[in-house]
Amino acid sequence: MYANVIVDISHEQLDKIFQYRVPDALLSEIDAGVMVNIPFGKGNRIITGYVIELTEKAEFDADRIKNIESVVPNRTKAVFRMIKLAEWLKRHYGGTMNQALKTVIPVKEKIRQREKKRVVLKVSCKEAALYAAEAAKKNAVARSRLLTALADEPEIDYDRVKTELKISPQTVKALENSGLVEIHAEQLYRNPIHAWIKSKCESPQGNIELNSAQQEITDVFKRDYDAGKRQTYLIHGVTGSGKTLCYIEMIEHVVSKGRQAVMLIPEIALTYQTVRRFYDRFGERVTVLNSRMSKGERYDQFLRAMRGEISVIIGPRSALFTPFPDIGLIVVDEEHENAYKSEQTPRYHARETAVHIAETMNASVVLGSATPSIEAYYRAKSGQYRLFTLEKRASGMALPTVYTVDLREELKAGNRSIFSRKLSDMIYDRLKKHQQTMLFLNKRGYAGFISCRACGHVMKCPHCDISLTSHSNGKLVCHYCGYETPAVTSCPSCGSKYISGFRAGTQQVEELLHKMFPGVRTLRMDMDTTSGKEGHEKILSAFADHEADILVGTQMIVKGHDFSDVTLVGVLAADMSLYSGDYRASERTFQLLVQAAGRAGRAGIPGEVVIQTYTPDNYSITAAAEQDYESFYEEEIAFRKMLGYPPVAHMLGTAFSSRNREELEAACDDIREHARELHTAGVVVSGPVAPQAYKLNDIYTQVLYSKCGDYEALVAFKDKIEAYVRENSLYRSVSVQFDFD
DNA sequence: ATATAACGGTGA
DNA sequence: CACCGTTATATC
Repeated sequence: MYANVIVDISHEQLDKIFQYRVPDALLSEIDAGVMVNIPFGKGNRIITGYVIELTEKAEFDADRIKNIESVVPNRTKAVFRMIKLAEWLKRHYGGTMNQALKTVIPVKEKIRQREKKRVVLKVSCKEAALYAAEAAKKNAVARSRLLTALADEPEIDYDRVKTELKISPQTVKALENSGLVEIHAEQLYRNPIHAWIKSKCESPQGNIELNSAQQEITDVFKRDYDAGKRQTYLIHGVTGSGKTLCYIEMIEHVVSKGRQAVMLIPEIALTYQTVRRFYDRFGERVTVLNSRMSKGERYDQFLRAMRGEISVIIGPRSALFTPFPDIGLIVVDEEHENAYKSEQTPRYHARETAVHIAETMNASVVLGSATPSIEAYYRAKSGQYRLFTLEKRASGMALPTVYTVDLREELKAGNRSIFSRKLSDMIYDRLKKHQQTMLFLNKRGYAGFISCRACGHVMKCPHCDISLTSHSNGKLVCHYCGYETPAVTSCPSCGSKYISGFRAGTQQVEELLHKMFPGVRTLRMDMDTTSGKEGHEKILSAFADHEADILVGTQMIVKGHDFSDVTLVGVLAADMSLYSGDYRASERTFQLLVQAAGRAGRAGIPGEVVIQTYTPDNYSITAAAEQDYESFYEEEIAFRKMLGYPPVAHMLGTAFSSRNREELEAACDDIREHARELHTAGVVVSGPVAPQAYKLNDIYTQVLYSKCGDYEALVAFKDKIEAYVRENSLYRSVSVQFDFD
């Protein structure tokens, strides 16, 4: 009997199946999904691997197949499920099996030891210097280099030794054998995160009563669940309608039956409030996963889940891969959020993956959003999902009043400021009343791109081919790769002096506010001010504590956080996100506007919203102003139907990239020529074409788009491209990435 | 990723 | 020739 094994080493050349013999003694223990120790490579060093299949047939020279050394105990069942899931991810979203395994089985103990490897000097500094001189005499330059460095600093990071000092592993090894140095692997500490949850949850709030609308929804869910009916539900509920309470109620029902639940939230939305409500209800059996936790801490949660010590996990998309023995419910809050789509291969979508996991585990899925994704709403309308609606805010308060201001009219009236007269009047009014204002701008930096007014030349990054952004320190910065260059005073193309910034950024808005309202206290929140670990929290809590009258920020201020004294929200340029050049631009704009509006008016005082725009007739803006999801959906789905965009059809983006421009172009020409033979019936192919950011970090990219009504046909197309690229020597330097929908 | 083989270079 | 350092190569 042979076992097909995937080795636990990430390297493209090793991302394939290796065969091992199953010794008779282990026959009963080994099955697909088992983690095993195997001898690997020339030195037969022992590494771990995952058995994905058992077979009678040796695909490899039987004499050279080695025996499995031993079984890694105690984790077979959950790991088996995870490996199946990895297979699905690989098939559905492309990429290698290893990449899929890595996203599903996050960290092994290995990382703990690997955390910090150092080279330590074992003899005195003087001796080291002596040995270094001796080595130099014998022309052992590498050894001498290392010893001199160590004489100066007796402990050096292994990484630094390799990169800065350019010393190969074997040189270090040789010195270790001669007893001059030692390699220390540091065990890293791990703090359980429970401390901070507890500290924030000392006072239980008691159970809040469900209102009738919430009651109705949870009743339907419980009845379905008890009847053994499993399906996907979509809760369309306006901001503040109390979706979280519904989730808690549903989760409690499932947990009371002895099963587990996953509560997904977009990364940024993990607030103390949410965690606290869950902790009050589930106590020690709830845990949290977040980006601030170390890999070891995350691994601890992984183990605890597997041992059945917890029932509920709250976390970002990766929480989907918690190895619970018996998941009963997966909740996806703010289901429309972009953060649910993975940026790395496999580029899975948490919503779709949740539905898949639920199918295999006989579980249900609950999606919730104030502005559902077109995809989810489309499925709900077609009957695939069950739709619930929560129309009223739980507090019974009215939605804010929205005013749309046409900026073209402002210009005609001679107002060239970034604040319309209406908005500045209202800000003034709030300042007088000591109420708070939030201003939302879809852009960061001091001013947008720099262009020449005489000839139209735009300052661009030489590596990324995108426009540079002007910062207040006088430098021009590329936001993709960080390239910096001093500001220019004349146009490098035509010599004109009329070269300057174009649009305003958050920083400029802040400065203008100070000019217009002397003494005003402002806070700014964007990528530049939230770089610190707790940057987010600090700014938000400062604003909540009334340390400022006005909060100016980008996207991130509209998501999830409630401030009771904000009665005015201003959207400075609603159009900015409308022209980002992909089919979801309208959807994103609508969602941003509705979410921004939802920030206004919470505690008894009705809120007001001002949307400034150059295109007041655009349907995503009119619908957002009316807070009318339904009419936005109808317009948008008509557009998607007409052009065959998801969710009506499916779309696959295939990115070919390479450092070598010629090879990339040759490969693309070749693909263009062969696309016809490669594609399956019904798949429409266009390109490959160069995307906006054609050159990024000196890597060139071209993208091929293909559309088809049938997802499986696209998967087949993906498989063919993958195989074609693997077999064709033209593609040696070219790598391929797939992105569905 | 990493151990090993093979190759190329240097001083004695 | 002995020794070192770099580079190529294969991993069931």
